[in-house]
Amino acid sequence: METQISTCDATSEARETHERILEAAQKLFAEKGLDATSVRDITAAADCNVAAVNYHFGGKENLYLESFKAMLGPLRDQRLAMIAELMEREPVPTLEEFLATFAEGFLDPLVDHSRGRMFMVFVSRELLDPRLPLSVFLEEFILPMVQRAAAALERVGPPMTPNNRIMCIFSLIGQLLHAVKAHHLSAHVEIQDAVPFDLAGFVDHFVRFSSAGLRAYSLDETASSTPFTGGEKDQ
Amino acid sequence: METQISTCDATSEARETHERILEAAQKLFAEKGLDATSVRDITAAADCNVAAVNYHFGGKENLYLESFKAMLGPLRDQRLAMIAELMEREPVPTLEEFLATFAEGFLDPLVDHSRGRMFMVFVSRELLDPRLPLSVFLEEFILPMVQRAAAALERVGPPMTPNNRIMCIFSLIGQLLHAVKAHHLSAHVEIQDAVPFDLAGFVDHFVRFSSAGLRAYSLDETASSTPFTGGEKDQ
DNA sequence: GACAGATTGAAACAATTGTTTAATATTTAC
DNA sequence: GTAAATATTAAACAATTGTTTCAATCTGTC
Repeated sequence: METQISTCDATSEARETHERILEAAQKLFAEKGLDATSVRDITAAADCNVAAVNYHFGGKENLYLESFKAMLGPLRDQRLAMIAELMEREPVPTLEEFLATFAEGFLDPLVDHSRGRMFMVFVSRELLDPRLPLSVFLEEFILPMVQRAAAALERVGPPMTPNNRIMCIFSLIGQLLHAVKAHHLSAHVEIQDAVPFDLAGFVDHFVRFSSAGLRAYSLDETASSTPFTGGEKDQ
Repeated sequence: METQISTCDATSEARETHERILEAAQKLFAEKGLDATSVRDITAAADCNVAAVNYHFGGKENLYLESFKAMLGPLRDQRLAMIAELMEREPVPTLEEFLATFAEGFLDPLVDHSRGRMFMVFVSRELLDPRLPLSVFLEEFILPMVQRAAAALERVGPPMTPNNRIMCIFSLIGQLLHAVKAHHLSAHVEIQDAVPFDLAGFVDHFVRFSSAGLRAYSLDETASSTPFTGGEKDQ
């Protein structure tokens, strides 16, 4: 008899066990990490038997890898699409437009206090205790974005060496990542005197600060003889 | 009979058990985190009995807290001394001198691939899975440095609102932290085409990029009407 | 030497871990 | 309906965890 269990909502009952496990695993792995999350935690959240993890995923470690890819794949694609849009926008954006769009596209998936924070924490954990080879993680998730961001910067920014362009991208991403972490931190702790971190205000500052920083490289296309260029100490 | 065991060097034998445990714990907690480090790992590295941890420290968790303070206290003091030196140096340093000294003093304890990396990893782990209250961690280790760095910047940098000064400090620290992580990462993975991250070169870039970014605030002491100031959207 | 306190040692404790097993239930195909 | 394949279940497995116990040893004082 095909009795539809009417007391439970369809969303949690109808879905396959496989899918429920994957979803619960993403949440728990991001929250507490792989070691602190027991298989029984996952199966309890997914409302299934302990053995289901091994049956459907062949073990806890493999479930972690699939959770990681399922979580970060879409994020990476969203980022790359944002950068691609910047590469093709006509007319060529100003430096300020570029930075504002880049910051917004970079931060948008991360600022949310549930899912966005999951992204950040998951990646931080993976970087501390890598379960998939670090080289794979970098080549698949990090380097593509850095390289394409550098290409986009070449279109809109002042002329500079490719090496300097990479360092500028590092400066941009470093600022934004630090801001996201401050944003999440300030929402999770109460400090008496401090005002909560103002992410929107920081983006304004980021555009102003970084556009000036980038334009510092437009002064010396030919003569790079300022004392801090470091061009002469290459090698 | 006070037989001096001559087969073992004095450094590992003579020291008290208490001290050996604390040292081994710092190393292992930083490397693998609290959960992944068993008491037996620590006592094996410290060459003592399992019960010694509970006898000397009253438990694993308490040993972690003492390890954390023993690790980060000196680092914080070193940072504050560096900033204090910048505050009192005569004549007032140029912006470039300030940034170069700040970057060097900030990075110096962190770049080392054994102890410096331990600092970074330990703090990252504590931020992900806080064992001491986050507010204590921030008030004791982070905020003092941010505030004094802002005070030092007030002395050498262009005039700006205190809020903007804090955001500039965020930009500086965000860049430097990101660079340290790239520095450590590039030493631990082999990626075919990529050149290893050049930290010294990044510091040069950092000074150039950030001095220009800071000077972007020297344009409008009175009229802050650029479209990205955000002054009009306060509240 | 003898005693008291501090420290160390081996063994055992209860709890939790990931995984496996074998039986049962469900679905699919004919 | 029947049989094969798929999926789920409860129970048990061996291993590891932090902590405790209690006897043995060391250290300093009288």
